[in-house]
Amino acid sequence: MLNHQPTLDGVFRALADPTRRAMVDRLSRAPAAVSELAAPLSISLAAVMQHLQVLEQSGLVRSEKVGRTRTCRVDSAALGVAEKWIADRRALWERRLDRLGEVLAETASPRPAGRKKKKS
Amino acid sequence: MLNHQPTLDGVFRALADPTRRAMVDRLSRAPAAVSELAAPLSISLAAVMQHLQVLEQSGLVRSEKVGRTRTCRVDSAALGVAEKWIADRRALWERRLDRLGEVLAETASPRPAGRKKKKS
DNA sequence: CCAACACTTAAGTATCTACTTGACCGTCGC
DNA sequence: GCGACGGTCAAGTAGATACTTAAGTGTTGG
Repeated sequence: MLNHQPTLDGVFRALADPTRRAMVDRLSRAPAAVSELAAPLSISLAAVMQHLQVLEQSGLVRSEKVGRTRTCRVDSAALGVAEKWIADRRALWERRLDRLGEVLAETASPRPAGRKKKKS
Repeated sequence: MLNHQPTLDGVFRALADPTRRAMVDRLSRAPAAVSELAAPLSISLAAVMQHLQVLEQSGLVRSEKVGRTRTCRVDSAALGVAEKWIADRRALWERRLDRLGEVLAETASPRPAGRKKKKS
């Protein structure tokens, strides 16, 4: 269970479940004990623990036990890993659309049309 | 198969698989046919089709068939939905840390200790 | 001390997932 | 026309997932 470095596989899989997203949402507002996390969810405490384990292994959540209560908090670094992957692919795609736009604007100019929207 | 409005569940689940991420990555560089998508992957074409279906239902990818080839492209809107959810939770968490920082800075002042790193 | 509390572990189960193979269908090029 | 191409459909399977219940373990308050 010392497997806390975030991987894309782990983070996305963890976020794919609505219960786990609810838990992350709750924890992104403030740290909470396991039973606090479980309170609004209509599943057994054991099930919440299993979700928590998934979240911890993905690196999205860290927790520590003091006395008999375990306090959980989000680790935003893992969120960042997922966010970055998405942003990168999106940038790639949109950059490509831009280039495509340029090419279209050029190939349209053999006969320079009147309505050309050029910025530079 | 007309179920193309992106949901968090669908998008995150789709991105949780490395094969599907590879497909999205490939498509974020340029549109491609199904067999082009399949070429670098060591799985059957039928399996690629099944992944493609998941990607389409999640809204991450659109495709259209012309003649006998189906051309696939990314729809960045779905990526945006996932990106936004993550960014929102992260903002929530970091905003909270800021507030916490302020409070700590304040409650630390009753007895101004020697080694205090104060900026303002 | 002891009962309530806050988990923790183990085992079992129904459903889902990521594949496979093999048959099939429409389209393109010669 | 007909064979190869590009894709589609259907069925089956091994392993993962999201739970459940039931029986623990260690902690705390009275």
